[in-house]
Amino acid sequence: MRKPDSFGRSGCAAINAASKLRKGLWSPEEDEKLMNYMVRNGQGCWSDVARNAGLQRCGKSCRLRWINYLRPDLKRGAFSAQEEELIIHLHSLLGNRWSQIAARLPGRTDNEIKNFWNSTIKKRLKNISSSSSRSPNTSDSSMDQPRDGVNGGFISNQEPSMMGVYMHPSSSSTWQLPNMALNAMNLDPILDQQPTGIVGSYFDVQPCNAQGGMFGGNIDFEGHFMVPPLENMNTELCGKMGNFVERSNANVMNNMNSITNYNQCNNNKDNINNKLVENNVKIEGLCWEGDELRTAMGEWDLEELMKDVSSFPFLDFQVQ
DNA sequence: AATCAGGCCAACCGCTCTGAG
DNA sequence: CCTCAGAGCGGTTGGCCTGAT
Repeated sequence: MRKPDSFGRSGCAAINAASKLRKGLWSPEEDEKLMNYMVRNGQGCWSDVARNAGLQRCGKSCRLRWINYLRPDLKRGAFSAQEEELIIHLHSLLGNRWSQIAARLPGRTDNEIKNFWNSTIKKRLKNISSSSSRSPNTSDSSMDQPRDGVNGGFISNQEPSMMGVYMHPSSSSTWQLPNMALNAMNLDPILDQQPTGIVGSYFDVQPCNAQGGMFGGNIDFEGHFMVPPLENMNTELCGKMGNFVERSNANVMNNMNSITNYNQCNNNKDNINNKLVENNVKIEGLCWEGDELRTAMGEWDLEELMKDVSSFPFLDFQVQ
């Protein structure tokens, strides 16, 4: 643990001359004052907390210290493998909404998760994606191979439910969507709710090793998805797409056994095309932008979507 | 032993949201 | 409505720690 820094993180005087408020690291004495006050009085107005606890801190600083460090229900120590998997899963659904992710990891703070993501998971996923692009998968079907040097994609080989829910943020690639996967995907959920766009997912259709990424973008009916860079995408869209991909994955897996003939895909292609026309789906260009995107995506209830998380196999506690 | 670089993480900053007046 | 203050959030920063050289 870092030693308390009585001079503040910027190295300037400990007490801000203008406001007389301390900045920087908290001393044990300050921690004790805040802890005692919170135990006695509970959470209230944070500026009152700062004042009444005899702390020369702003309320904001007190709040942060309490939430991130002093709260008694905080879990200490390294993240478990289960927590890590859950964070990845939740991030695929929610994007950088750390507070919402933290709300689903009891005892963990948004700051902690954010730091963990930025320092550890991001790096790990980067390594995974770089190693996967160096050694393409061994599917014996040429249809299954991504084209044009796919540079991203998260694949969990340990847990089937993790398949197809994450694409590395730097990814921007054209992927070939296997017709068999198109055939297997039930597009109804998205088409019914999204009259102005389409969200899809890539699946490698090896029966026991489906792989995928999540994205929103263009589709052409040669079976190619044009994948936009994830950083250009609305985080809520990411979440919703993640959920859709989850459902699509389930559909793929559910339907996989019944798919015996690749020729089915040609009929399906027409079916999807008809479905898109019926639903006035735009095919050219990015489907949603700005308000249009917000309007379209706003119709979905994110909390409803998050119910899916409760089925996450590693979740050993009740989702709130 | 000294130096350096990279990682980690606590805490700040700036913004948005919300509710009260 | 408008304004303001407080709360909350995500992004960023800067300093300590640690391992490599």
